[in-house]
Amino acid sequence: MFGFTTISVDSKGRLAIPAKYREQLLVQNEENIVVTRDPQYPALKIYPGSIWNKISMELQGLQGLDPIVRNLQWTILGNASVSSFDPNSRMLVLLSSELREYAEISKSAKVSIIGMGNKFEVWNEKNWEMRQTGGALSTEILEVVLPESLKTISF
Amino acid sequence: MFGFTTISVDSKGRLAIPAKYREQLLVQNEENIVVTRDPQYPALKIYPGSIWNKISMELQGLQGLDPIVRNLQWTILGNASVSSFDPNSRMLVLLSSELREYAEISKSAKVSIIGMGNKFEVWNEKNWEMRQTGGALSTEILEVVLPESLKTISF
DNA sequence: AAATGAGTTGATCTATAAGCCGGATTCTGT
DNA sequence: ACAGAATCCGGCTTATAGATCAACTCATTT
Repeated sequence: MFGFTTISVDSKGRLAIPAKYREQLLVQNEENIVVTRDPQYPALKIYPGSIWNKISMELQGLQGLDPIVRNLQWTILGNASVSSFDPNSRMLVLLSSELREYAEISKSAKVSIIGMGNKFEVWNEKNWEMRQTGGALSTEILEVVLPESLKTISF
Repeated sequence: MFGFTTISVDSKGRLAIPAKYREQLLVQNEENIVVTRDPQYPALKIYPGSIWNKISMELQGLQGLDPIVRNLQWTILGNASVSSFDPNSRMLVLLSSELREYAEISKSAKVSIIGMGNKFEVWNEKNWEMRQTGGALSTEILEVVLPESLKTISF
């Protein structure tokens, strides 16, 4: 699950996972994926099911009165949605309007999919280019100072 | 039990648990849920039965002289009410007027339901939006400094 | 150049949220 | 204790969002 592709979101906000990524999911016996927000950047994250289980369990285990922890739980857990292979062994992800807003992805937009090994990131194509060239992103980047309890979790 | 939806409370103050959450409850063999107050924010919390049992047992087990502990016991235990699947395998939650007051949810209001994995949060839609965008909530947020005895409980 | 596979788009169908209504039960005030 | 009012609870209907299915176009390969 490495590499980089640019595909387009359709007029209904659907994102089709490219074949080369689907194949790798199959090889790893992953039956579904989870889309959620990146906690820092205007981007989306896609985790294979097993990875997501690990991360979400760790997040849920943290005691929830610390405002920083709750913020992470809200953004990561609260925005997650699961998708599976359809009968044609394709994989369509319906991006909610909230997710699209966060990541600045309008309907019919072009997005970059970045394979990070055990996860993907989905960026608005322009934002990704700017990030690569060091330009400023239009969205304010959240200041996230991780408490010790979170240092062991790799999102 | 991830992701978030916005649904509406009916004219009688009832909240219908959306299908995608109900399915998860069924998968986990949860027969009922418990609604109560969030101790910090103007919001409600919904726990699956087994999770609630665990939390309420832990809370009850704490010694009751610490004012913070007693406050948590009052707000969380004292406001709890149970709901189950109805004969049509739907799930309607009747929100008491007290709960609705705390969470600023009027009858026929729109609310956001945030799935946090092992629990839900229910917010007045506007308050949730404001929280997301960093705006000020109309209700004073409680200052909660957790004593050591509570560090292990994740509400 | 044909054929195969993949990305994209459009159309259809189903499940469900939400509104409405009527009856039952509880509460309240006299 | 009774009557009236308010609250609670289930069934039914309808508009809609989401899932499924099908088809088209483009690209790559042989």
